Amino acid sequence: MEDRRSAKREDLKRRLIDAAEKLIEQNGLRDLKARDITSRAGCALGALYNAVQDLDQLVVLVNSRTLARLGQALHDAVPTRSTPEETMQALARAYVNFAVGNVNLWSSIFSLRPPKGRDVPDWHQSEFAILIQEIIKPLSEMRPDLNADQLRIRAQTLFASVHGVVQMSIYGKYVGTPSELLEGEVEALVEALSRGLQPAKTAQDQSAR
Amino acid sequence: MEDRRSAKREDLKRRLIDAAEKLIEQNGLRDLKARDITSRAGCALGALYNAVQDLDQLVVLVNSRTLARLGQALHDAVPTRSTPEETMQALARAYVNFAVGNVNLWSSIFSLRPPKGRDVPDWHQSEFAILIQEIIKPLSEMRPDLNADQLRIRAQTLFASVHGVVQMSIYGKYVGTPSELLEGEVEALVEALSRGLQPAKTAQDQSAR
DNA sequence: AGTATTTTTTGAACGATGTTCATTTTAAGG
DNA sequence: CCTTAAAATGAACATCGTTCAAAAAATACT
Repeated sequence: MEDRRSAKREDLKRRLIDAAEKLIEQNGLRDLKARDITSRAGCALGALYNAVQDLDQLVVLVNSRTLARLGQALHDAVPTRSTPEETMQALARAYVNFAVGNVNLWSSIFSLRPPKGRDVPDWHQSEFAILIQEIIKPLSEMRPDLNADQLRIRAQTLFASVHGVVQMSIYGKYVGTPSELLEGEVEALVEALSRGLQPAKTAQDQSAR
Repeated sequence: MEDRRSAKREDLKRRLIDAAEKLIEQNGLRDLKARDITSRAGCALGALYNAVQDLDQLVVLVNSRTLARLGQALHDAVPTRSTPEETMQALARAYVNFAVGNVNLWSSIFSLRPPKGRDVPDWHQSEFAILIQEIIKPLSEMRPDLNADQLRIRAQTLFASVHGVVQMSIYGKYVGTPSELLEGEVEALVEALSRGLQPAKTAQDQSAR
């Protein structure tokens, strides 16, 4: 009868994550309030701080969920048999679709600024590897000259470039691609990258020496 | 003797912007407090709300300054005579250097999330055009087939991709390029983009139809 | 079953923060 | 010098995240 307590404890935690997730999805991370969460989860204000360390950690738990969903979407997008370029294009398309379809939750993943002293927990940081996991295989086919470390770094760079275009487009009409052109611009970006990434005989890759 | 008042008024406003700029530079946007600003500017708390509408607008004024400095740095980075690729590389290098050398102020430019109803003023939004201004000329030499609108859009995409890599690298060890490799990765990215961007006879650009 | 002990839940209270506003102080005009 | 308008002030307010002593609930023990 001891697990009765821990069951209730985990149930409350789940309800809090559910509530926070729903509220972020609806109103964005910026307007997330502790009182709204506990109200929706059906518990007292203080209960939040029994279940989790603080609001930031609760957001981390929500982001962890979103990251898992995003990872699944990327994994599912990989075609069974196709050229590296086609795989890259499919991954980029899936990323754009997920971001557009989950703006607030997706944005929350990258909006977490831990206060001064503290830091995002290691277990969560390592979850971000899922974002580049699927890129490595097609990239290694395009660049058989790179070793594992170089491939990981280059994959991070490729992801970040696509991510930057999506982010600029979605939030901020600043210098962002108009949303109706986003898909096409990302496609053009990935195509240019794919073409330019192929090792040429005349120009060797300078950064991968 | 009427301009005596408006002179004092503008002097206070300048002191407030100076103070906010310094504080953002030192501690980042997240830890910017109204009381710290007025204390440093040498005025009462309420004076801030006489000089500017609210804290957000003060941050906009700081960001406007930073954007101007960044624009100047980009402008100065353009070589007098060189290939389009070299110009692109020079611009990307300048962007990386500015971001690394002004992390908090640079980050503040892109961290402004206006609360629910309100929006970033138009005059400030248009200032962001300075980020892609210098890219258009070299890009037009690489892609003479694109018209003005297409060039602007494509330049935005190119900027956003480099920006994404820099952002991921600087803040968040998530999936970011290690800082010591940042310059090299951006160089590789721009090189790949430059090579891939050149119109080929076999594959026409699909998004610029 | 009844009692003691431990754990959980609660919500009032606290400190920090952005913003407002009645009051005071300063400057301009006649 | 006096009147009047503008600006500066900082106490007060509302809204946050977070804490904590007290109450309630669950578990363990005899």
